[in-house]
Amino acid sequence: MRKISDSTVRRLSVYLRFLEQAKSPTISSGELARLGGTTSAQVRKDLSFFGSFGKRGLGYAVPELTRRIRDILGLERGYRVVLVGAGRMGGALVQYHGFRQRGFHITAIYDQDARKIGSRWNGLVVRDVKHLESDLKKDPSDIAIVATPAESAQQVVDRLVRSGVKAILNFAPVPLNVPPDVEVKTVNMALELETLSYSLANR
Amino acid sequence: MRKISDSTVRRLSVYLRFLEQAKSPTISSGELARLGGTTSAQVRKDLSFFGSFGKRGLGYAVPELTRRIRDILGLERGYRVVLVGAGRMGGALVQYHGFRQRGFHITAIYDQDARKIGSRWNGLVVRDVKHLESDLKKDPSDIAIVATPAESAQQVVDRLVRSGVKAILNFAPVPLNVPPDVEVKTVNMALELETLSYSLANR
DNA sequence: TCCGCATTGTGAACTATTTCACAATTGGCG
DNA sequence: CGCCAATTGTGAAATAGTTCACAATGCGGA
Ligand SMILES: NC(=O)c1ccc[n+]([C@@H]2O[C@H](COP(=O)([O-])OP(=O)(O)OC[C@H]3O[C@@H](n4cnc5c(N)ncnc54)[C@H](O)[C@@H]3O)[C@@H](O)[C@H]2O)c1
Ligand SMILES: NC(=O)c1ccc[n+]([C@@H]2O[C@H](COP(=O)([O-])OP(=O)(O)OC[C@H]3O[C@@H](n4cnc5c(N)ncnc54)[C@H](O)[C@@H]3O)[C@@H](O)[C@H]2O)c1
Repeated sequence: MRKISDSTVRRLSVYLRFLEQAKSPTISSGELARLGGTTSAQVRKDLSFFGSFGKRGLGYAVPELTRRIRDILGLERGYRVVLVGAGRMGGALVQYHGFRQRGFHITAIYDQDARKIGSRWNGLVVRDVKHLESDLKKDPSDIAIVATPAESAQQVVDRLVRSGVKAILNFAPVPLNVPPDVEVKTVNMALELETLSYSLANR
Repeated sequence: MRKISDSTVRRLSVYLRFLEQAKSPTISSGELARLGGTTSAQVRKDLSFFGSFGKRGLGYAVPELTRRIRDILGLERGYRVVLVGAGRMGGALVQYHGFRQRGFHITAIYDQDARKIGSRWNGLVVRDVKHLESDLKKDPSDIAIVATPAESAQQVVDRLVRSGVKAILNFAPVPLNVPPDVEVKTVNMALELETLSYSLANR
């Protein structure tokens, strides 16, 4: 498959959100663009990398385009997701319905702290992180969320990678080293605030 | 000032993190690149937009470069930050020390829910969001964090903008409309998971 | 059936970002 | 003091991403 830019994939995800909320049976690239904060040419170009899904003069059939984008993004299958780090961020994430709605199911939670192990979180019992490898051997997951302190993040990631996890959403504010067949996205909120600071400082 | 790309600003923020942890008195572009996951040419180009801070043959003096980048990013001043939405995400954010460490001080928390108003969070009393405008008139803030449900996010943002807030970190998974002099960064975690899904589906 | 309008799909042009490559320095050492 | 090794700063080249512009439809109505 031709190399698709990250920005295109992110926009597809944005379009998908609006398609799922659309009430009319068809939608034009212009309308999707307006909703998603881009241009109609961009919408059409993004889609054109994957095929031609529209009808000239009419636009796109909402149900079909929705299905196509879900398919492109690999959302038709569901994902089992394990969470490591049952702290404040982990707690917010576990209760967040937005993930489940989109097919990402948190199926296990791990922590190191004896006070947390055994407690019940949103129907799941927090397990000792020492069982991470053996649990993943029995019930593999493709995706893991890392919400441990920065100091332990790399070590946790190494264990996840050894256990066959192929994609990691990382909340610790450190870049992580992984082999090339593993994908990592780091959400770094302090960094986002710093870009806001930059824009305040330079106007 | 010449237009600087978002990716350059984000990398500066990453370099800054490593500079703050560096133990040697000087550092080369190659070393910063290795730590930050980029190339030495990229590091030098990023810095060159703002001046020339290094010594040929030697590298960069850590304390000076640290100061320069903090200055470029506008981090030398501190920021007052208001948080709207005292839910699970808001709770995690209020307790997060990473923001304060970098000069972002949450100074007020607002919610709509009578059960939350008046409760004490990390030393701050949650206030009724109806006081938002009057409070901001007395004590202006440049930055706000929005952690309300998606449905109320735009409405909250409109009120923040009218009260003079110039930068917003948004956790609701919706694009927000703001005037051109206001900067918004949206952190969309479900979207990050979807890009991971895409990479799993296409290998 | 045929016309006119709306809108797609897509090369080509343009703009932005990254990488290359090398002259210019700096400091250390013989 | 002069040479060597290291490393910066930066134009120029290469790559990547966005916007333009228009021919190619498809549909609804006369
Ligand atoms: N709280 C926030 O709003 C926020 C914001 C941005 C980033 N973060 C980042 O997210 C991460 C988690 O933050 P938090 O506020 O939830 O911290 P926290 O201290 O509340 O939670 C971290 C949890 O990880 C557990 N842990 C530590 N080492 C572990 C290991 N090796 N294996 C398994 N579990 C382990 C701890 O026992 C704790 O329960 C941190 O890296 C933080 O920098 C948090
Ligand atoms: N919890 C997570 O892990 C998570 C992850 C990703 C995104 N988000 C997003 O972050 C936002 C907050 O999520 P949450 O899980 O904390 O939700 P939550 O329901 O726990 O909290 C939302 C809070 O906002 C308050 N609120 C509602 N309308 C308001 C208004 N007009 N003014 C002031 N306060 C108002 C509610 O009373 C509630 O306390 C949502 O948009 C959600 O999609 C959350």
